[in-house]
Amino acid sequence: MSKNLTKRAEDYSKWYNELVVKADLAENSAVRGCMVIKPYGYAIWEKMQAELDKMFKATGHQNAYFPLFVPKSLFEAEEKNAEGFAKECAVVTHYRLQNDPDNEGKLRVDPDAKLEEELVVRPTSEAIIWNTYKGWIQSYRDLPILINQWANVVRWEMRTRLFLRTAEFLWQEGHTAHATEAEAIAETEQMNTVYADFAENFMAIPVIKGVKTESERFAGAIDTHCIEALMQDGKALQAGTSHFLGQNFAKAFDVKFTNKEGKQDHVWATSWGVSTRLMGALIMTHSDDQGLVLPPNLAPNQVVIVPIYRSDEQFEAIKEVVSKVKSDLEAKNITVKFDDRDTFRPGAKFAQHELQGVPLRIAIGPKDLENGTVELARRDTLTKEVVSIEGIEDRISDLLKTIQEDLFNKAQTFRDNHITEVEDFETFKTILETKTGFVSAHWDGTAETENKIKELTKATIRCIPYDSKIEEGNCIYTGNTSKQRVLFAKAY
RNA sequence: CGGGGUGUAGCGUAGCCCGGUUAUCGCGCCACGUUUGGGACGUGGAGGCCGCAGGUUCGAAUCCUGCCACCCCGACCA
Repeated sequence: MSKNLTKRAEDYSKWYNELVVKADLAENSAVRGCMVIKPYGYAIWEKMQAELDKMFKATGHQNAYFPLFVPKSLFEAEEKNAEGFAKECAVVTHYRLQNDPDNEGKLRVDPDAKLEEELVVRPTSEAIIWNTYKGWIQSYRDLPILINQWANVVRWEMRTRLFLRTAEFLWQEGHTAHATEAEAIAETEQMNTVYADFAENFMAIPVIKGVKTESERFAGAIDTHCIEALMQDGKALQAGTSHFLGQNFAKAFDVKFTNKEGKQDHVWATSWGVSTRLMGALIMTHSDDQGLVLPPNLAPNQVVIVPIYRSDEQFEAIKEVVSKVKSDLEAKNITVKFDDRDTFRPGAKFAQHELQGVPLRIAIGPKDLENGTVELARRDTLTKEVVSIEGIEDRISDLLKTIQEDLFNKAQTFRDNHITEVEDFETFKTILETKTGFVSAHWDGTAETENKIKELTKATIRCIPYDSKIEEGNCIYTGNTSKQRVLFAKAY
């Protein structure tokens, strides 16, 4: 175990990198840009998965699995999608190795084992899935198709960071097919709302729902909806996207159906996804200089119990009390870990559980045995109090709910304080440099202006918020007329 | 992929410019003992092909070349 995490104020990105490793969430692997997700980090991801999976199923979706490899000819079928991802694709060209005759004990690629057609390792699965859907859809009666898959994808990123951008990452991707445009649009919006609910109510991360501008849109989409979160360092993070794909993929893969009127039509499509990047969002929304802070909903252990004792007799007595507390808590569906390791002293355990973000810590020692109390410590506020052991399970149950809410409120206050409306470009630049966060400003709607602003300030349009009110204004950069404000920020 | 930087024990490091006995120190690790209400202490011990591969040299952690990985800045991106 390690001491002394770099302080956020000192070097935010160093703090992040250290935290991920020291809290035992993930580490770099022998493969460039690819991470090993360690058990503790994976347990958090599994919590996210379980909740999302429940939400997907509650909205009528089913899970399925499609191949990792996409034949190049399928991959290139939807031109914009192919073009958008082409530069970051891993490609399989051979299917066999052999002993290298010139290099004892080494292997080489068998030159005779060249694939007739290269296989692209999926950077996203629209191509292989729409090629499959083609065989499933003939009639409006076959629609809608509402499928999700949990998978890994590969995007050959040049610059990677644990969880935030890795060459291989885990995600879920929903791919749906609909008979009408309206239904597909409704699905796109529904799933973006599901993501927002998940982020806010489960992860305690406030997000802004909105629509991407053309230049930030998913390759091959008509519209990209998104949820945008704000990290503690004032940079925005795209936490999830939901795409309305129109008939682009149906046309590219010739997926037609006969409608009720007996006429042929192309199918309407959506796709939507969130990834292990959410782990990064989680860390950069709630954690502090002591380490990870987990909202109770995401904590593998919501409560940890640390015994404090001198003698074996004391330890036995504590164990007895703990076993009752533990079962009372578990009866309320609270996950509890009794840290009875005799190889670490209490102080070391406190520090470790703080680093790993356990929401509540109970310490119980001889004094408590005498008084019928425990010491109860909150990770989020780093406060502690001595409380009666009587009714502790109700107290903790309530406290976990409070912590979940407090974390959300704290993050929301921070986020709301970092949305600044500006009217002129000088202020715009100043805010981005000093206050940081989201800047709400008028924009003339052109990609040229958007690009120019990005060039000058490194800020991009994160989204056009759903709730952006319609008001007359002038573009921050060109002064041309504008009908509503958009949100700019520097982003991850 | 372009510019810059860094790789020495599990982690953090000294030594490198100016090549020369046994590669420095701290943390961690192992054993024993004492300890245990916020990261314990003592004594003893183990652990290194100095990122990898070549080269120069009597001799390379140190000089040269290539490669790999990571970090920072850019472009790209969930």
